[in-house]
Amino acid sequence: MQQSIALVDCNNFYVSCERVFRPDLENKPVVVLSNNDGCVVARSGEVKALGINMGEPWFKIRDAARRHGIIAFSSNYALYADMSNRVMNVLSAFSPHQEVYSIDESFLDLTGFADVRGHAREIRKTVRRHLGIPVCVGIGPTKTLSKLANHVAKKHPRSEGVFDYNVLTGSQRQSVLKNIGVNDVWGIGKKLSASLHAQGIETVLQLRDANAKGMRAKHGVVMERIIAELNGISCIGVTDIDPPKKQIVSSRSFGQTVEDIDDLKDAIAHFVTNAALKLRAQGSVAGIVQVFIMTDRFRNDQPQYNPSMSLPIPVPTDDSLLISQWAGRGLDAIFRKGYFYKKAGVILSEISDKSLAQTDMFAPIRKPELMHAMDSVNARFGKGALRLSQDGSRRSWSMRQENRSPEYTTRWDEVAVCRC
DNA sequence: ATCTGGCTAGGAC
DNA sequence: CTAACGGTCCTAGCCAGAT
Repeated sequence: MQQSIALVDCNNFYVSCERVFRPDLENKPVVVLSNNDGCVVARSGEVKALGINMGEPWFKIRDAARRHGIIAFSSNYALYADMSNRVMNVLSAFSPHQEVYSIDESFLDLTGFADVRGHAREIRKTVRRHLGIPVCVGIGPTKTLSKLANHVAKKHPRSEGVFDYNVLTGSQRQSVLKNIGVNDVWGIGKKLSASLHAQGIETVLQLRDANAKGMRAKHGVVMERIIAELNGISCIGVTDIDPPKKQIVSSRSFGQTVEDIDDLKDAIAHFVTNAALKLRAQGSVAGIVQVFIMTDRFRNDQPQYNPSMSLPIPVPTDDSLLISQWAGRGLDAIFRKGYFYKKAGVILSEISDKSLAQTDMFAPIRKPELMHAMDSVNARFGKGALRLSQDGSRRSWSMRQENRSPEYTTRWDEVAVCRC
């Protein structure tokens, strides 16, 4: 039977989240910036129309943005994550199989549904009514084609936010695919698209009809799968359960450069806390912690130094204190005086299930309640209520955020500012 | 001859 | 006034070394 996979994608998600609480910004040009107010990571339609690109460094376009009256928000991930959970929750009622693919996208398996397009229109209406977030729905026989269908739904106002590839005739499919560039296909980025162009393949139609064997030899299995998916042969299934992470990273660019090891100690302790929290949340332990510090790669006039060190943790653990000790040791080993550090982070790897993990029978037993208590206190009273002693005595490294909106949905003390 | 770990490239969002 | 460019996560493919 023909599969009907739907991809539901929120429009300009971060901008839409801000607009829910600031309806006065409807029809106005709005952007949301990355951490440190670095780059543009979400644009309203008005901003896209001005030709401002995704990922554009903010300082480069600040003047032009001011001239056009663009409103810029610092990123407010607490808000976006909470809104995302609500959206995903609403969507879960529309299919027995949902794969939450990213903060603003879900795949839903609608195979066998009587009126797929009607169902999709209902999805849009419901999310809009419950949460005020506009979404588009693309439907196809494979994930790759549902992504492409979503692209069409977003681009063509006549589709009214829903596009179903499955109901098209063969020649209609051809003309749709002929009008989309290969760079818009899921899994094809800048490099692959350049190498396809060099081969004379410009459109999705050309790619779909390319010789599968030759393409596999030249570009690898990823390309082979993409081509199969474009031909309606599903290679990438919808998976409802998300597997535990194999790697957990916590890192940040600093608001200002730092020279002092004590500032880096503070930052690293903070990153360990954050990463270990995620580790415990998925019920895992880590066997390796890697620490890295970096100078500003954009400053050609300054000496660069980007060391890192991997430290095996003798007995894999989820204990912030233990991990922090190893990370601190790593930092001591790689730190050199005299550099201006701009970024640092920790990476946890060799991650395994805590319940299956080998324990160290000679080690002093640390009460598991300690970490548990720390997580509960922080969940209840806010992140950072209870911290490691190294974390937070110095905050010289904290990021710039000039225009962050209130945490409307997750903090009572910020709700009062809501203007709705 | 095959498996393994380490590392880089490329990609998504 | 100047300087100012994100964060997390994945898989494939290659190589070297071990089995």
